[in-house]
Amino acid sequence: MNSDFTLAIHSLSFLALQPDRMSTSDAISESAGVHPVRIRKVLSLLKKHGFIKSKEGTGGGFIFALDLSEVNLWDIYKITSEGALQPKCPESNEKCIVGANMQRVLCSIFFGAEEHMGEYLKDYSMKEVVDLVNKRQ
Amino acid sequence: MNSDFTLAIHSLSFLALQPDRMSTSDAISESAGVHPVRIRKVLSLLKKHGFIKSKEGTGGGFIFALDLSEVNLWDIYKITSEGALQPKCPESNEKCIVGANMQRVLCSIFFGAEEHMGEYLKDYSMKEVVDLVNKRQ
DNA sequence: CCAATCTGTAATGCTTAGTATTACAGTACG
DNA sequence: CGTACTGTAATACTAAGCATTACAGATTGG
Repeated sequence: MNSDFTLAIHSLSFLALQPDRMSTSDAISESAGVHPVRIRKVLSLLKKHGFIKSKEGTGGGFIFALDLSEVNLWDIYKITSEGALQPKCPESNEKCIVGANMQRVLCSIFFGAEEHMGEYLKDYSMKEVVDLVNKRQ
Repeated sequence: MNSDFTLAIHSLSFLALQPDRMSTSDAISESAGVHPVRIRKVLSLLKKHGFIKSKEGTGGGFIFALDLSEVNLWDIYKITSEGALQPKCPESNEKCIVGANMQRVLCSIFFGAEEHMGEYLKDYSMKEVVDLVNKRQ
């Protein structure tokens, strides 16, 4: 899977530890070791879904908009990486019973796998992630 | 994730429907819509782990070596795609508490997610996959 | 014995997804 | 109105996935 999901978690954790002031994409990108534009792209998604607020101009930046325990990893996964489990198959052969039916079967299996992983991810709220980050300083 | 996992499932399903004779990589590759060399690479893995047998030369090919119900999708996942969930993070910043700890936290979360998905995949044996393929002809 | 038909695998090149970088418009503040 | 930000499009770079070529080794049948 691509790393938008982990960058989103990283950014939100960063913001969670600065609850009373705005953080710039530069600061977050330095913490995460990626380019600021990428952070802004990911944060743009998070903003669109109401997890964070942003403000332009001097003194601007990003800030968490919800309570930490209201946001879980499945929420974040869905907006950054949904469908990432599904590998894209080339068109297979309709003349062969396997080729003709495999895609349908695999799609349903992978869909189920993603739903199942969702149950696991729902058990991690951002509060728990931040606690884990804090645990070993 | 890459498509080795699905190609392995596709190939095994194909072999499952030809239980009494050998199938060539050409036949399987045509069914799956990919290059024969790729199929041989995937099947080489499956052979190394004892799921199939192969025979070189005229009349040779591949054939299932176990009972269909003995092989489940988690077995196949493990040898083709283990670790595929884990996105690779760039080195993050050790000077920042988030940067310094995030990788460890994410690794453990993704490891757990993969294990959890494993429980789901274990419920699909190749017998069940083949039944699904046969269901709608 | 040798030509044909397979697997096994390394090497090379192509294609695409992911990512970095540049550029610049828009917003807010002092 | 200059400075410090976000927002976003466009371009370029890089790595992973995949196809293709090439060829050695095994097996069979004529």
